[in-house]
Amino acid sequence: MCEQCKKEPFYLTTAIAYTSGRPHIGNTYEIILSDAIARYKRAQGYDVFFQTGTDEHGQKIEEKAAAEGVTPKEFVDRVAGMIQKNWDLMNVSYDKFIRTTDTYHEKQIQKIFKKLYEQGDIYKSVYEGLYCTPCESFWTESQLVDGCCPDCGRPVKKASEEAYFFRLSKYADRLVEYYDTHPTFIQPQSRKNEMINNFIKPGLQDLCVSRTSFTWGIPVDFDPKHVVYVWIDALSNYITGLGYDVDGNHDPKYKKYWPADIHIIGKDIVRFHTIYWPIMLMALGEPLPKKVFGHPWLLIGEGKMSKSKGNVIYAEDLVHYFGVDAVRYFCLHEMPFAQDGTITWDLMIERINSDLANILGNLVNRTISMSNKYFKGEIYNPGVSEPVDEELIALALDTPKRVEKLMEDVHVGDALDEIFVLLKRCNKYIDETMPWKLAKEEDKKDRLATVLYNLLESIRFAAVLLQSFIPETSDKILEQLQTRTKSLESLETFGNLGSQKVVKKPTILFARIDEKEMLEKIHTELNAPKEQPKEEVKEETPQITIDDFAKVEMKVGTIVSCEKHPKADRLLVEQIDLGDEVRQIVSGIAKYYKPEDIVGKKVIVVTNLKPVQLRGVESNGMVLCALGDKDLSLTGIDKDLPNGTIVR
RNA sequence: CGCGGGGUAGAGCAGUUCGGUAGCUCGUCGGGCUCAUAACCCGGAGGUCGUUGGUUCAAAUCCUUCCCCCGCAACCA
Repeated sequence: MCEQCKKEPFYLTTAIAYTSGRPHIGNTYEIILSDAIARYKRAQGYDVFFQTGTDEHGQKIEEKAAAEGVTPKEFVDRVAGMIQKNWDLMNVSYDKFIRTTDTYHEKQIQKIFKKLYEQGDIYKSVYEGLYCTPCESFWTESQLVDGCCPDCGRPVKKASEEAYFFRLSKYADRLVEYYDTHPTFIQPQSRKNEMINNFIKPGLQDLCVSRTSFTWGIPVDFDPKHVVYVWIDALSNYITGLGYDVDGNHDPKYKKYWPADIHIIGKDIVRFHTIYWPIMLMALGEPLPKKVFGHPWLLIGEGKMSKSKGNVIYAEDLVHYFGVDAVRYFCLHEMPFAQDGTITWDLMIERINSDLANILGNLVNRTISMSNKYFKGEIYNPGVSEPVDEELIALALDTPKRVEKLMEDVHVGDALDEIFVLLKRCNKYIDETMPWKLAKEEDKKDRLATVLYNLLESIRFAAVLLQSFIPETSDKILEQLQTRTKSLESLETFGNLGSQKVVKKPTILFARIDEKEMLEKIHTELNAPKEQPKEEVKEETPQITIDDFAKVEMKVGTIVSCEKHPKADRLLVEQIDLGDEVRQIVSGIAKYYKPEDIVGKKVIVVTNLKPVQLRGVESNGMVLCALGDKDLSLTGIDKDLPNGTIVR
């Protein structure tokens, strides 16, 4: 409890976004989800601290920056700016935006690393592995193909590299005990079983926590050849952002908010947050977070647009066409609790039209209109009730409770749904009471006033609850009602809407969208080449000389037989007749062709490639294919030339 | 048998914990209403709940066989 504000603290975080490129709607989803929870908790009276930010180190960024000819810092500054701008665009109410390149963070990471080293949780060792010198890569036993490098097929040799390791196994028992005593720690539950069965039961491997293979990271101060690898660097943001200090000189914020009430993360990084992170905290002697929610993904569906454009959808584009709240609504609503959701342009339009325009927008519009028409906008309730009213009022009173329960369990989409159940009930209530009929009879005037009051009050209920999800729209509705009564407490009884006037003319909250027209517009505009100038063009194929090309020998061949690779899903094994010989070639085309479909086809084969073993089967050449985003085609010749004919 | 998720009306999903008349949204067809953004309200059609066998008075739900799809992993010469 906070001494000054008398509120219960609530600390929530998102994963920090990796600054390797422009965030798409799938990345944006997480922050919208978190924002809805943060806003709801604030409305409930919690003293909320909502932290998000960016993860800015690593090899990938070092490489990308080099490719663009800028320093890593310049690169991440640009991308972090882009991400923060995106969050702001979505109207996200974060309290803190941390960057792992912030000085205070880097300093603490060095201290954390040192402390863990000094107390023996981190130890220096050698990373022993099988090394392929030409490829400059380490491989594990299981990655090898017939004992050779899976990249080049050459033999590997044992080699070692210095690295620091975190002793995870030491804490495994305590971790399992924490799971057992905190049954809701991992959400959804199914992920908990996954963690235990896949990682803990087989025995936790010590974690490699430093690298020498790149330099864009936080240096280990007592051994500067090494940089701290992502786990310690990124995960610690949750405490360094609050002003945690290894020596105990914490910022008051840390004392107030830690441990986190909930970490909201993608389902792909549950492992890091429910195994590595708790163990790190145990090693530091700090309390563990209360809940980790691994949310599902928002997938980009097989839209019609994907053929001509890489089917990536960006929040900025969605906002441009539909507005912030429509995008927030869609993301929150379309995502089930434990299963991936889908976003496409037409689904988006469908939701806007049916939910936001028809059910919500039209309801507000027709109610305000009637209020003006029949009572010049004056709100009052003479209390002429009828039995029909009871169901509406009961539902209105129940909705906040249902929302509360669902929000407690992080079922945000379902909570939002409950509000729309109330709105639909309002529309039905209008039909049941038929205000336009009451208006024709002078002696029903008071009854009519009560009906409209019930409607306006119910709409206020919905609007107050919508504050956490679609804040701008909620404000617009409350403004049209001209009310300042917007606390959750005001929903504990029905009838708190005052007797002021509603606004004279209702404004359209969400205009209906002509689906066909809009899709066409989006299609043409987003396909315009101006939209994606640099990112795609970057990969330039270097020019080669005719001599380079002449090194490749290609011949016409006929596939005489073909079968599935016994040990690899994506591979087919073909026997190809090249005139003077029949060769075995393995191709990664199983996704696109069935073995029986390609027997008899004439294809072009690269015949002087070095033979390799692919999952134990020799491949002696390569079949040329045209590879698109979504499909692949064998290439052939359009006249019937004999097998063995040279291609050039 | 690498790990995991899923298969319920034309589309998208809920229901499966703890068996008991199969539900929601969109679409479609018909009706109602006219306050409203061609909106809103009511009703109909449409499903052997992937498959096999079992437990049970009763199975979408529990056990079992197999098939298919999607991630991850592996792999794409």
